[in-house]
Amino acid sequence: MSKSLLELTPVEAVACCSPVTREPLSADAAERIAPLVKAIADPVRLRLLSLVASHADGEACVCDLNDAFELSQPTISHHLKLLHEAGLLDREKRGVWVYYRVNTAALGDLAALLGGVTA
Amino acid sequence: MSKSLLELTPVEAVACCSPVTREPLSADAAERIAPLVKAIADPVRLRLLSLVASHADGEACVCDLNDAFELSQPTISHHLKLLHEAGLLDREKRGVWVYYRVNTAALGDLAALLGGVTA
DNA sequence: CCCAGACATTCACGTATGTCAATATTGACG
DNA sequence: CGTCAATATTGACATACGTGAATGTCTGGG
Repeated sequence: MSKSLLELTPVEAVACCSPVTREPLSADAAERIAPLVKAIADPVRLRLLSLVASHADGEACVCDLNDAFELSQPTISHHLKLLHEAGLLDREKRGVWVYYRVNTAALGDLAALLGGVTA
Repeated sequence: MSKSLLELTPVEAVACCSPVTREPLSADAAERIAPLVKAIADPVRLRLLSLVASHADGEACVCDLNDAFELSQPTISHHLKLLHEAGLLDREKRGVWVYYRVNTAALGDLAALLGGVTA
C-alpha cells in the first residue's frame, strides 16, 4: 500500500492540528493523536521521558535508565520501545549501548495542541 | 482543608511541578500526573474535551455531545465522568440538563508540564 | 400522581496493557 | 571461536479499559 495519512507516526499526526480548545477535533485527528497521548499516559514512561530529557547531553543510555526503576530490564525496554514508536524518543546504538534522546519538537507540538500556546 | 498529598485530584497534582524536560520527575509526581494524562489518552475523550472547549459560551450540554458520536449514551456519560473526575471538566446541572465546561487552567498546567514553554 | 425525557449507574464481555521469566540477539574482547 | 555484557523479543498472566444492554434516578409537565 502507498503511504497514507493513516500510516503517519503519531508524532507526525500532531503537528497539523490547531489546539483542542480552538475547534472541535475531527474523529480522524483524534484517532491519530490519542496514541501519542497514550504513550505518555503511564507513570513509568513519564519518568523515562523526564529522565532522558534532563540527562546530561540530552541523552541517556538504557543502562542508566534501568537503574532508576525497580522494574525488570525487559519492562523498561518495553516502555522505551513504546515511546520510540510513538516518535517521542530517538534511538541510537553505539557499540553495545543504546542511547535515547527526546524529540523535543514532538513534545512541544503536543503541548501546543493542549495548551494552545505556541512555543 | 487538611488534605494529604495523596488526596489531591489529578489536576491539583500537576500545578506543582517543573516541566518534565527540566528535571527528573519523582516517582510520586509521576504517579499523580499519569491519571490526568490517561484521562485524555482516548480519542473519544479528546473529542469531548475539544467539543466542550470550542462550544458556544464554553459549555456544552450532554445532549449535544451524545449526538456528535455514534456511541451509546451510557458510553458518553462514562467518558464524561472520567474527564470530570480527573478535574478537566466541570459539571453543572440546570434543570434536566447537565452542562460541562473545561477547566482551562488544568489543561494549561498540563501543557506547560509537557512543553516547558517559558520559564 | 404519573409519565416522559435527560443523564447516570450497574453488569457483563472482549480487548488492550503492564509486568516478569525465559530466551534471543548483538557487539566487544580474550 | 567462545564467552560475557547490554538490549530486545517472546510468551504468559492478571488487571485495566472501552463498550453496550438493561436499569435506576432525577426533573418538569399534563
